[in-house]
Amino acid sequence: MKIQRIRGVKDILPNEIWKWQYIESVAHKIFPRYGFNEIRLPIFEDTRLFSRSIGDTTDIVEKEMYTFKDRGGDSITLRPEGTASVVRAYIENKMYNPPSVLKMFYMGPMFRYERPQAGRLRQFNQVGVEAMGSPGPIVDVEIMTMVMEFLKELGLADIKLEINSLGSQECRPQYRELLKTEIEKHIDQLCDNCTARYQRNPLRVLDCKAKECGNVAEGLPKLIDHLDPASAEHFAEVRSLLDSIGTPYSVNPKLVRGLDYYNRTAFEVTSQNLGSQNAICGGGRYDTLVEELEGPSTPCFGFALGLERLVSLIPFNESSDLQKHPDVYIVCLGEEAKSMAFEIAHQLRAKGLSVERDYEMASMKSQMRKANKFQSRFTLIIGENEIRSGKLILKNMDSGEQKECTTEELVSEISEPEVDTQ
RNA sequence: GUGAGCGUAGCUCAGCUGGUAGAGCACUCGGUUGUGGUCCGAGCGGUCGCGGGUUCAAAUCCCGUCGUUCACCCCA
Repeated sequence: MKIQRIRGVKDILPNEIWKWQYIESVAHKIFPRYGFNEIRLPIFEDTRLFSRSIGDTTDIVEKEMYTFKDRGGDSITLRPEGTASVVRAYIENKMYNPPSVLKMFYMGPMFRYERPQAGRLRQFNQVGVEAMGSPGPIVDVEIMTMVMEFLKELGLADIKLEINSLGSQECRPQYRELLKTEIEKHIDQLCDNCTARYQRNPLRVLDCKAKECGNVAEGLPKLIDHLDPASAEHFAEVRSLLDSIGTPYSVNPKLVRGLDYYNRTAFEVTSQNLGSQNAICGGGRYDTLVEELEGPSTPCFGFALGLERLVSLIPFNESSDLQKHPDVYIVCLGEEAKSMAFEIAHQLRAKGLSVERDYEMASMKSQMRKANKFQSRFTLIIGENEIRSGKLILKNMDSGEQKECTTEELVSEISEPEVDTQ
């Protein structure tokens, strides 16, 4: 049987890699403006890192992790998300006492064993951002603003920023109990799923998509009405800061994040053009995770953004300059020309030009067709006549004009006068 | 883990109620001596996912299996 790729993974082929490189370049342009530097971390970790940070009873840890024993018998897990690794690295490398808030971003593959569907893969790429060391709402707002700016720079339209507050470790348990008792009053009106899970995770009833639960949820108490005073104030400041710089958002009291470590501000960026998995970015504040992993008390804020989903949303122009084409395609006729083409290609590449050529001895028509398919800006024609006269023919493939020039003149003829934009 | 749809040339698909496969695009080569993109012509290309069953005969019906897509769940 032919070996094929693992279920739920994707090959990113050379003809679309420019899209990814473009996104990466925009990240490297925007994030440093806010003081974020890249960090590169292992894609596998000690399994306990994830069970302790993400939460033992979350779906991710219960049934979605790629966990295996390595040859030494240690339990290893392919990272299902990036924050845990960043926090581990922060503690392990004692990156305490930065001059200001410690700000980092990362990009790379994450792994979750789920049934693949539109916008959901088993290996997928995220770009994530973490700011460590400030409890204040300014960080929350700066980062949410940065995401929106990043997405705007990439040309996304029709995206929404939704925010909520998940409260604190103090008020949330109280609210959960209140919610449970309220839900019990309507227990017969819930969908089967929620009937089964409301005891364990009552917050999930709030954003259940089933109509019957939606009706019940309308009448249930909202967490943002039951925040402890400090969290309520924090949330009010977040909203007022967002307002002050005119970042559009909406409060979604039903927004619940799936990872246990979040508290206070939680947010999502969604798009209606993604299919059923409509979140492109999700994140929030996690003030106690560092402590839970045995580091010093360090309040943090971060998010993760799905790159596959992002790629599918960006309105790429297929004829964009981002796609790389050769500066020149060399057409050669005859053995002598073939060896001359070899030398000239070498010289032009050494001067920084990208050169494509015919490697066989195809007919001229065939070679010209290939030059066209490569969308090269110029075609350099070398035949017996050109070798005899020492003047090569350089053809501009847009205008169709061609002129004779010596090998010395080639570089200046081909080089573009315009300056790089990036 | 649950449910539904789909698996025919490199790609997108047609092939009604069974009679040993087609189109468009792509690719290759041509349209007279060394010039692309448009146009015209020719050509290459398929164990019809795999296995079994029914039948004189199956891409077409039945069963199984694998893959895939979408949805639930959950999330990026």
